[in-house]
Amino acid sequence: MADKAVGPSAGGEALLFLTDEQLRKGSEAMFFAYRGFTADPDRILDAKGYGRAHHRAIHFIHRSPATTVNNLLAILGVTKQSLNRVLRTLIEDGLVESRVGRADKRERHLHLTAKGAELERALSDAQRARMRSAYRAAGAEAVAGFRQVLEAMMDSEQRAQYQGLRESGK
Amino acid sequence: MADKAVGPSAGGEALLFLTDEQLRKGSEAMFFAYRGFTADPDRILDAKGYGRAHHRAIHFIHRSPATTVNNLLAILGVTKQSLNRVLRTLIEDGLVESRVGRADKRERHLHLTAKGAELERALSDAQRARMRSAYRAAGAEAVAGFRQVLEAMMDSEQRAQYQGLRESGK
DNA sequence: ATTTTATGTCAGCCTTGTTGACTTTCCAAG
DNA sequence: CTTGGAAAGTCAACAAGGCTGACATAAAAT
Repeated sequence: MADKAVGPSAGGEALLFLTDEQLRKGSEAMFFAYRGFTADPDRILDAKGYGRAHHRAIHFIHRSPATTVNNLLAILGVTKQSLNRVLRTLIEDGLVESRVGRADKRERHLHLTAKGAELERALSDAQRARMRSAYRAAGAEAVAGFRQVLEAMMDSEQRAQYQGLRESGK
Repeated sequence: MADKAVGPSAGGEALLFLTDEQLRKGSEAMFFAYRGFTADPDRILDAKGYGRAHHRAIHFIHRSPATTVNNLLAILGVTKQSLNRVLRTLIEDGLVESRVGRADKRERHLHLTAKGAELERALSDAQRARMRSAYRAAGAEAVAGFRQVLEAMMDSEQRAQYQGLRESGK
């Protein structure tokens, strides 16, 4: 593949020949790759009776321990009712712990339990294995480009959460 | 399981330091970027009362006119019941035409009508606009890397459909 | 003539989105 | 201090779009 995506002079940014066909290929690459990307965790989740929504919650609680429900809502971009359902089952099953805030008792701070951390490990190990192998197959330069394009494809809000995440509103 | 995945020696690509943290970043990049990637078409679809499932069907019918229902099932990876529900509404609404096969009358060959092609245009224009802008922001080299990593991330079956698609079983 | 294949349909279930209504808690203005 | 609104979270109910299973039909293959 690779086709000509660049003009002959290769002056960096400029001279990007972007035919509709090439852009369509890019779209399909995203579609198929995202399927692959989620396939391994999906199998693990399915076996335990969870879905992708549970994975997302677990992932971001792991990333930002003690995060509040509201923070999580902002990251995930779903309604609180939708998140709550997922969170409830995770709490009932003893994977997530919800602690009432000290300063503000309206808030709940979320933490993974040992059992939750264990599942998180299994999921991220599986996902990382695929990503690691894709990175290795493609090489270091390709990885840098991959990240650049993905970042440019995000909405600005999402990009902020992807990059910084700390102290946004607090 | 952590840190250095590739030693500084290695051949060719080499120098890929893959920490868990970097791989986690890659996962989140996929997550956020995919959201951005689907955001624009989603708005258009929503306004017309369709969903992402309709978009996928329209996209692949456009890409491979006269494709059969079975082909589409293989590409989309859903059950026929699920696809049929979507296809039925598209046919009822006059966006897709289903023609009985000449050679094999059991088959239905799918085509976009003028109206269907129009919606396809609107959807892919929106999606391509974002992709074009991401490509331009990232540069030609980054785009090549982006495609390489995505391709490496696919399952082999999906990769085959992404690349070749023509004469697989026929 | 029989079996297999391609397609479509009905019924019902599950996950994960949605909106609406409600409670509890907190804070700030009177 | 009280009170009214904002913020956080919960419950209920609905919709989209996955899924399985059972069946029907027509056409092709054996």
